[in-house]
Amino acid sequence: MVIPDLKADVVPNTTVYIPTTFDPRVLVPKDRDCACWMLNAITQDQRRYGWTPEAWVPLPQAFLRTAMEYSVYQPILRQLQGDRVIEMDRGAGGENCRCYRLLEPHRSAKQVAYTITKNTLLKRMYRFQVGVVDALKEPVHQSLRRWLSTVTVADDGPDVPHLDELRRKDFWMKVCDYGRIHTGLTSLPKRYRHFIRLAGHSELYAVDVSHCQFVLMASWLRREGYAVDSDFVQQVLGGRLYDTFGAALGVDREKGKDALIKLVYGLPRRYNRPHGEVFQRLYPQAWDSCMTYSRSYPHEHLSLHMQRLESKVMIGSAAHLFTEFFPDEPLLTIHDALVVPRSGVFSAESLIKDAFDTHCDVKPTIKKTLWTA
DNA sequence: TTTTAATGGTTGTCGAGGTG
DNA sequence: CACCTCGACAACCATTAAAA
Repeated sequence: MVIPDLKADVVPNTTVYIPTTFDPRVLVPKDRDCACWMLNAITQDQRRYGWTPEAWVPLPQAFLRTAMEYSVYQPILRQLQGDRVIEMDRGAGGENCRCYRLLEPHRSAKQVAYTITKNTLLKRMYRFQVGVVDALKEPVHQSLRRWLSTVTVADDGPDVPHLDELRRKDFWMKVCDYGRIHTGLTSLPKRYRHFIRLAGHSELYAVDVSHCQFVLMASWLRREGYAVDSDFVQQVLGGRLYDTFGAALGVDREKGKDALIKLVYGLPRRYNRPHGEVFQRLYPQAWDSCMTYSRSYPHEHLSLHMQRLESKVMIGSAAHLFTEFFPDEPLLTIHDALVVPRSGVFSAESLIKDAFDTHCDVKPTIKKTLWTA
């Protein structure tokens, strides 16, 4: 199938959200749209990633520059700080760019839509989005971006910014350094999945690998010559590790999953000691291997390595083959899951199996669930 | 009166070079 | 590496003058 011009569906996003308490008219006309764009940029990340309104939001210069020049945004940011609309902090939360957040009363005020009309701003926003599309070199990324642009929102969907972003076809897509694909759907709160339509399909299934990263970790560690308890491998392959770990801590599966991921991601130094001891007691060899690895390669985080492996298998292999073999089948990816209509479930499952056979020496459990449930 | 051209000021773009 | 400053130039816009 010929991939249509992706640039054709790039639309500059003319709607931003600003606090009702903020009156753009305090600024000179030429700065109003830019100021509103920046206020939106601050609240957008808070909405997208579920941060609180008190959270500091990093606004790297590279990002601001996609919309306007330093000579434009700098005076505006200064004025907004002077007017006590926003405040700034260098390096909040370990970021090495400047971070901003709203000040009261704007912070707790409701958000209202504001339409950007400033031509130069719209032009730069468009150019940036086109650049993002151009940067998608891999055919699989282009296909995924194309299917993403067929996403619509059901009529009865609530009027919330997350869904509004999709309604307006403001489809952003970022391939991070680890090869994972981030979109408006990967950060969509679960409760809104129900309203998503992919190429018109409302019944979408998630075909995912249980304990994807741990499967890859176990296999990879063994291949690198580290010992891993067979118990650990069995639990991982059967998809029971989170339950077991949660039970050992006396909490439910979800909390167990959370604790386990934090534990492994924090190695070798930043982790919860009691949780570490529980893990060590359950799986002494695996614990030892993880520790040894993370100490010998302190700069190459185990977690990041696993994320790289995960995207290599799920995106580079499974999704890639899927788009190649079934170019007319809609497909979305949510990190360790392929999301497809009913007609694609079987193909997705077999391609994930193939991908694991190629990159991994164990066979994981593959789950098929209704994604929109 | 309408159209076109010239003018000058403002705003936007780009890149070299500098800082910690 | 991320951020900042500055200057040269381009693009844009409104006003005015000239021509038809």
